Amino acid sequence: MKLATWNVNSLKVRLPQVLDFLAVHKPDVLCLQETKLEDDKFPVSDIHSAGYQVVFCGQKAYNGVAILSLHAPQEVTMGIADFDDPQKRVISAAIDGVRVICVYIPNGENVMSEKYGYKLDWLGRLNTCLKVELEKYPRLAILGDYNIAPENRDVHDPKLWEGKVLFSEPEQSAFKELVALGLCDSFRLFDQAEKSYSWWDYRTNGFKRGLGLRIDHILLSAELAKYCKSCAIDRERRAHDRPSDHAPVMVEIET
DNA sequence: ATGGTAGAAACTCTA
Repeated sequence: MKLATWNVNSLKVRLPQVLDFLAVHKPDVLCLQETKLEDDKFPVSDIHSAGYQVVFCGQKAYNGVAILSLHAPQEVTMGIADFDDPQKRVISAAIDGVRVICVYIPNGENVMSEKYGYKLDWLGRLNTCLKVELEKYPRLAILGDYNIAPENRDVHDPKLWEGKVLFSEPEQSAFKELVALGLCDSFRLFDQAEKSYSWWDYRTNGFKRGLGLRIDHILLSAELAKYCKSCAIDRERRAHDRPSDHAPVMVEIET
C-alpha cells in the first residue's frame, strides 16, 4: 500500500501535475493540502476520471485539504473533534483498514505573530485528538504539511534558522510530543541522502540554491511502522514548470 | 539588500 502527501499550493493550478503524479506512482492514497478551493469548485470529475475517489474540505483562497483514494473512504470526518476551527486544515478517513489523517498545520508566520500562538494551540488540540484516534485505530497514518522541521539535519542552515518559525524550540517540542504518543517519523526509518528537504521558499530561489526544509511528514503508528518498507521525497516535482513550493512525500507499507 | 516569488483576490493577505 502506497500513501502519499503533497501540499499543492492551489489545486486549480496544480491539477495537471496531481493527475500526472497519480498516473506515475498509482498511490492507494494521496493527501493534498492548500487546495485553496471552495467545495463547489472542487474538480471531482477529473479525479474520478483518473480512477480515484475523493473527499475534501475547503474554503476560498486559503487552506483546504483532500484525500484521494483508489478504494472507498469510510468514516470520513472533517477538522479536529471539539475544536470549532473556521480554517479548513484536517480531513480523515478509514481506507483499506488504515485510518488516514490529512493535516495542514498552521504556518505561524513568525514567532512574534498571533498566528504563532494559534499554531501552538492548534498543535495541542491535534495532540489531544490523536490520542483518541490512536486508541480507536491502531493502524494510523498522519500525513501532511506540518510546517515544522524537527531536527538540525532537516534544515539547510540550522544556525540561520535558530529561533525562527518552522524551526523554533516550542514547535519542535510539539512535534516530539506527537511522536511521543507512539508515532514514528517514517522518513527516518531509512537511510536518506543528506540535505533531504520537502519545501523550498519561492522567494529566495530556494530550490535552485538548495535552501530547503523538511516540513512535510508521514507519521505512522507502531502497527504500521513495522510494515513500512520505504519513505521517499519526490524532489524532482519541485523542478517542474510552475511547481508547488512543496515536493510530495510517499511511504510504502506491506499489507 | 529585512529583500525575494507565487497564488488568490481585489488594491492586500498568506506563505
